[in-house]
Amino acid sequence: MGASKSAAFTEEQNEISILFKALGHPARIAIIQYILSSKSCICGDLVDILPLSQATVSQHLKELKSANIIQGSIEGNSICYCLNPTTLEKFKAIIGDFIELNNFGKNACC
Amino acid sequence: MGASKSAAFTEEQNEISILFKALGHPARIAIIQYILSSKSCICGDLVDILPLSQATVSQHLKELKSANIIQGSIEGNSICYCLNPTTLEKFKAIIGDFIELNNFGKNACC
DNA sequence: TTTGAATATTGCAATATTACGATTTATAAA
DNA sequence: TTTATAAATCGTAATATTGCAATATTCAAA
Repeated sequence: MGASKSAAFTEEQNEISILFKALGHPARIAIIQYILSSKSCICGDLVDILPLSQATVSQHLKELKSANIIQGSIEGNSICYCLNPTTLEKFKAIIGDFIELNNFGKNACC
Repeated sequence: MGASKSAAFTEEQNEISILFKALGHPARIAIIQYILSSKSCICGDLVDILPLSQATVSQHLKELKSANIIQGSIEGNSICYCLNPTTLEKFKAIIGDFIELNNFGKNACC
């Protein structure tokens, strides 16, 4: 008891929630915002920017990577991170299903 | 140690992550999907549909409510839930900032 | 090869989440 | 008022997350 009963939900429900969960921390939002604002890969200036230790930043990057939201490649002495376009397309499609297609607002009745 | 350092991040970063975090569980995705599919309010058939106990479902509803993603009103003997259009507009705007405006894909360089 | 810089991993403590049975609260109907 | 039904809350146990110091790894350059 205590563990999430993921086996009891659909594959889609699990996939979606994994994406959202990975974005469910302010540090990880800050990382994504920084990647977006830099318009290119970032090479670990993150530790200087975030109010967290190097170990903790690395852990957050790992979580974003394991959700396939970012990807990294070795760039000389450091590592270059950027967004994973495939995952972002999927994310966009999910949001579409959630919000656009289901004309929300008509659901608001209470 | 262990607590999320939310005070160290911007208001926006915290707000966004709270929304994502609330959606970061398959049961809560299932709830949102069900509300969307019913095209109207739902009156707690959720316990029959989800593979979780009544207490657990109620807890997930509470989390969605405290993130202002859903709202509930008393409807006779039961409670009627629907999406909160204000929060969904905000969510849509966030996604816009994240994905549309920042023409992702051009960021993919590694 | 050794040294230095950048990241990752390990180990641990604090806190948060998940789940459920039992109980409580609130309303509808008898 | 009593009874039944729906939903929330409480208490508790299991598990997951967060954060960091210390250590390990990895690669470039000396």
